[in-house]
Amino acid sequence: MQPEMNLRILPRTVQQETVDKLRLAIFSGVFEPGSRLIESQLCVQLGISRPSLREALRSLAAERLIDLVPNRGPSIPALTWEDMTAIYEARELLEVEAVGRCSLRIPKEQLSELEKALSAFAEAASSNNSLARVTTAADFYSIILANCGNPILEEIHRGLVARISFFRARSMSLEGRAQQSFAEMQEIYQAIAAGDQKAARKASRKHILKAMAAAKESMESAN
Amino acid sequence: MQPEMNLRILPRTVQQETVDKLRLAIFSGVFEPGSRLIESQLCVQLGISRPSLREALRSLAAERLIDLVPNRGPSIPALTWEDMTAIYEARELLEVEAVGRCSLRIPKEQLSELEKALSAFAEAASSNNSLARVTTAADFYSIILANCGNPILEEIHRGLVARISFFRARSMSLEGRAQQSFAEMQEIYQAIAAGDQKAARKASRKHILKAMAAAKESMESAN
DNA sequence: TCAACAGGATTGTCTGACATTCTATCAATC
DNA sequence: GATTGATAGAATGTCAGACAATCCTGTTGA
Repeated sequence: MQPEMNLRILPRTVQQETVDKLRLAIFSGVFEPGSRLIESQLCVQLGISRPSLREALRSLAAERLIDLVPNRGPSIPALTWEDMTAIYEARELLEVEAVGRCSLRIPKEQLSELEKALSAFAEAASSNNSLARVTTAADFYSIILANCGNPILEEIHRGLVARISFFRARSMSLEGRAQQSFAEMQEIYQAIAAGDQKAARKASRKHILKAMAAAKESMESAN
Repeated sequence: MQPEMNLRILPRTVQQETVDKLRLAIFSGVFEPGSRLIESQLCVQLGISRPSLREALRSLAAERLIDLVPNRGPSIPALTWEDMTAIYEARELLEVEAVGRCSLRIPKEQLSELEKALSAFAEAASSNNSLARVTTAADFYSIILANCGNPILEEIHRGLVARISFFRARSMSLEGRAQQSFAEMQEIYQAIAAGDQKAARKASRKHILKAMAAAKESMESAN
């Protein structure tokens, strides 16, 4: 067994569960962007006390998944297009780098995992389940980021993707976007499988630019 | 007045003050890496209640400035050299990009601010105040990041630098490192002032690699 | 020497309380 | 009619105190 393996079993605490539940709720679009949350209501809905809820809210606020203005309480961020652009640009920077690194070092069995994830996304893309599309796509990236050799890149990337999940779900619902997305991801996969760093980076950059364009389109059509 | 200017006056809440105080304490090396903190003690020292403290700790944990293991309480992360390398690599990616962007778009008055920050660092570098060195260096970067045109890059960079502040302070105390650091920063400044993106990126990359080497050296000499 | 076992210390969580701050409504004024 | 002012209700910020669950440490026993 690898010596650096962490065997500690983490007890699930109430506020950890709360963070996860709220995070998932935000991803799923349960809360309208810009809408305000009310502590007392959330306490009742989640069946927990206010101190526990408030601790969970602090975590989410630090992740930027909610806004927390003193004396006004928590609310769901309403991202502007400028915010979104900045996030997509940062994501591009990290993801292209990660894909490039990944293409040089991914082990075989992880590559087959990546292929499986790609197939899963293909299936979700043909379905009508937009949450499944986003989660399977996230799985695909998560394998890439986990094999880029830098856990910090992975961590930051996860945080960024989380912040735009709401809009990713919406743009994935655009006519034909999921299929196109699949084609782009396939291209990335093939470049990684071939160990061709340059092609991998190029495909990755192209994919993100398209995704950003799709997000912009879905955002404008929503208003 | 710019329409997007945010005029809201943010009341300073107890736990915000607490987060700031603890953050500063961590930066200053008040706590030994790996050491454990005890809630009840912190409450007394900070003069606040346990719920408020715990909320502040959640924020810091989400920023990765402390570790928070269930049933064991908060502790200061003891970064390994691998952790540090990963952080420095991510920092390089972001900082080089930011410097490059900044060189193309920084307005004149911000450039003079940058020059001032550089002078301030020069002064600190000749002094014996290692905290001043780190903070003036941080001011220098913060101006660059604020003018790179992407607030997300700025935000992520700030988080990364915060996590390695302890070791930056130590490596800045290495014989001659501060002076060398100043020379490298001057090079970055000149490339930005000249609007030479390529040179700016190159200087930035060089600076970080040197900083990483210095950090490694100081880390090894400490053990 | 090592394992089981207390006991104290520490954290996780809750309840309840109160002061402060926000917000929405409505009256009063220009 | 629009703006200002005042007021009541709601929501948040903060605290104190309590108790169970868990961790840690030193001691006992084999």
